[in-house]
Amino acid sequence: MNDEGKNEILHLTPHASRLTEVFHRLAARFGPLHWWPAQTPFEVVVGAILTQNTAWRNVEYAIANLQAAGVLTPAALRAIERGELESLIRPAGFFRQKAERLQLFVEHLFARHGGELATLLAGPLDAVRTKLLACKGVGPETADSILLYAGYRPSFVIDAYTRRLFTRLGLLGGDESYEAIRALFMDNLPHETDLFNEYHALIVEECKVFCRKRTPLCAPCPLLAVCPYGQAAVAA
DNA sequence: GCCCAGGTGGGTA
DNA sequence: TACCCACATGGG
Repeated sequence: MNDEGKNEILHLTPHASRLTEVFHRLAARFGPLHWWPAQTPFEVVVGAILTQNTAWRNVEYAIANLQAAGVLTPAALRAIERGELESLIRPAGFFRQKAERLQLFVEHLFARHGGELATLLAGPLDAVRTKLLACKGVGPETADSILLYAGYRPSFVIDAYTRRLFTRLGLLGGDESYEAIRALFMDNLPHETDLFNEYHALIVEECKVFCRKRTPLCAPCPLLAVCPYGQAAVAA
């Protein structure tokens, strides 16, 4: 091994070991979580768009409406009237925007991929990610959620929970870009779909239970031993 | 009443 | 590039 290689490993190892330790602590407490909560890959896509800046509970109401109306397929979602779709997804909020985004997505699916999600999601990861990002209404988090949970591709998902948790843990400053945070995980963890799937789900669970935006319950948190924020909060 | 929730796109300086 | 804002409902 040359010196450059050694330096790279020395540089990466502290991040890699901390990310791995956090994963194991969360997995020991909460796992396995078996995400994403959906029946089909297409339902993952719908959920990923509906949950944009929205509590998952409200997405569940909307998904249930779509299920009851029998429109949780690309063809049915393409055929339904815009106003009808808006009514069905109203509980998820931003319903006009999201109705447009859902129908733009399925239009793209039929125009370029024969209406087959699996066709869209096949091919090199970066190329598929670029195609997803080209869809209006699909930003980086939505694209990575679709890749990981609908396509079973190892693309790490960054969300508000990830940013909050790893900022408190001291691994982030809090103002890094989406791509920079994603790179922290992608560059320091093995690219395994099952690992990325479970890790993101564990981050969400940890933040729902302990790492709240306000009044975090630090004392029983499984990350207390590795969290400077939590130790300070408990000491105070 | 008020804050918050698993973002994204468009406009402005 | 870096902010600022609209988008909207339901729960604590």
